[in-house]
Amino acid sequence: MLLRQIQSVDLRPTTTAHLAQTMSLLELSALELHEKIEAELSSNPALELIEGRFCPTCQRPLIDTLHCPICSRPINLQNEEPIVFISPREAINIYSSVDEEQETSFEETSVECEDLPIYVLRQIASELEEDERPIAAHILTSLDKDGLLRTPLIEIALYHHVPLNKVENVQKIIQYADPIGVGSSDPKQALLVQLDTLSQTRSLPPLVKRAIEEGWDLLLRHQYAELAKQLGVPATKIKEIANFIRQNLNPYPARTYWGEVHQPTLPYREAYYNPDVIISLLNDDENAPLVVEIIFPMEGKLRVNPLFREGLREAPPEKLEQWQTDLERATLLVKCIQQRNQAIVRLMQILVKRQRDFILKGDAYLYPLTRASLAQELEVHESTISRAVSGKTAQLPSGKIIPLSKFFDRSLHIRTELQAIIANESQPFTDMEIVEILKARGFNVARRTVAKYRAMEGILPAHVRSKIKSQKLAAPFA
DNA sequence: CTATGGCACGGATT
DNA sequence: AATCCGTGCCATAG
Repeated sequence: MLLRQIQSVDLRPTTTAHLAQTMSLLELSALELHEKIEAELSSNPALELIEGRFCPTCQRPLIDTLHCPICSRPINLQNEEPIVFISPREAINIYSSVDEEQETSFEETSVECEDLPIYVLRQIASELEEDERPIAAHILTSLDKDGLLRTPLIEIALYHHVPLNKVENVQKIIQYADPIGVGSSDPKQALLVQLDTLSQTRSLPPLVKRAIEEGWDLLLRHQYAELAKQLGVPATKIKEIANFIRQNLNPYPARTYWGEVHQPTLPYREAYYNPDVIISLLNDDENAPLVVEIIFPMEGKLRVNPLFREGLREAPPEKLEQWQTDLERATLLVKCIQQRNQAIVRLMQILVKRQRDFILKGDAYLYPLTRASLAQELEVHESTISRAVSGKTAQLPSGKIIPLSKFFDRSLHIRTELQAIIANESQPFTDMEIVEILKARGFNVARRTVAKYRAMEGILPAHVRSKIKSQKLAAPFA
């Protein structure tokens, strides 16, 4: 609805207050916006949230249907998270056609998007006994798209005719691999594993563990007061704990952009499993348009309460002023949110068009873009783009969630090329040699830069690599 | 003597 | 105005 209204609303900023608020809203992620709206909702009677779910296309209320009766577009209701808010009319337009300039600069270097099971298996392969491998494979292929194992362990044990604790062992090994907590049986377990690894590198606030173990259900429902009573601590403490969990742990291991091994224990931000934008492939067809869905953090419609507007006429004189400012605030907020969303829509339109290959095929195809160039194209100020990009994340069709800023990475394509070179080397290349290889492939970078990229990717220097290699060859005797 | 990492500078980006 | 990034120079480890 918001976006439909947008078309009829005059979007030009009218006041400086308007302008300022639009700017500040623009940098908020969906989650932060959620908080903002909630705060406003509870303090401003002129603002109203109509509960319920609405078809993103035609805006009619949806009752228990998974498909909108009018447009028959499937609605994703499978989890309890804030419903997807989009305007498909816009969204369908936000696509990138396959054609445009077909300038495939480098030949079939098809660096495939590695999938999660393989990625994990690689890490743990060496830790597994021969007979554990099929079990690991079984677990990894049964993961859901959040990286959790919904199949009961006992089932797997029976299937392979092994004792339950054997399966448990394998699960444990998997859980400590890169998207830490992957392969857990539920979010709670995943959190505990992450907590455990985190505790090895730094101290944790007290009670976190107990809070998760004993009060997970309460935490889920944000019933902090209840949990506080149960653990016998003040509610503020519980809030702190909840915050800590939000910022450092991730109940859905696979939703993070796994594959960045640099710092496996880096803090998760909540945004990394709650994207602001979801990009998916219409009908799963290779050549189909990409659909972009902009997440609106609340379920329902946000609007200025029409009754309040009417009631204003009969307002008691002493309240009149207050009510008027309330109304103004509410109108302003709604307007600004519309603008925010509209700005993001415009940004994504261009972004998806430019980075289609990257979105579908992976890191190697990232086209180096600058915020400045996009700003020029969209005819907005550079800072507008910066704000729109900062702190937000997008979910790709592959399921990975990445920060929007990755779309503007200047060197990612070279770094993936570098990874490929080193992965395929028969004998370790020195940085200087890599410079030559890259130059031959059309990337002109200095030797010093290669060294930096190597460090970024966590690849060791050539002489160390050769040492490791010879050790590995000698390993069978050890 | 060669391959790398550290520091710092300047230009680009935000 | 502040920050990030690529690069050159130099020290150091091997």
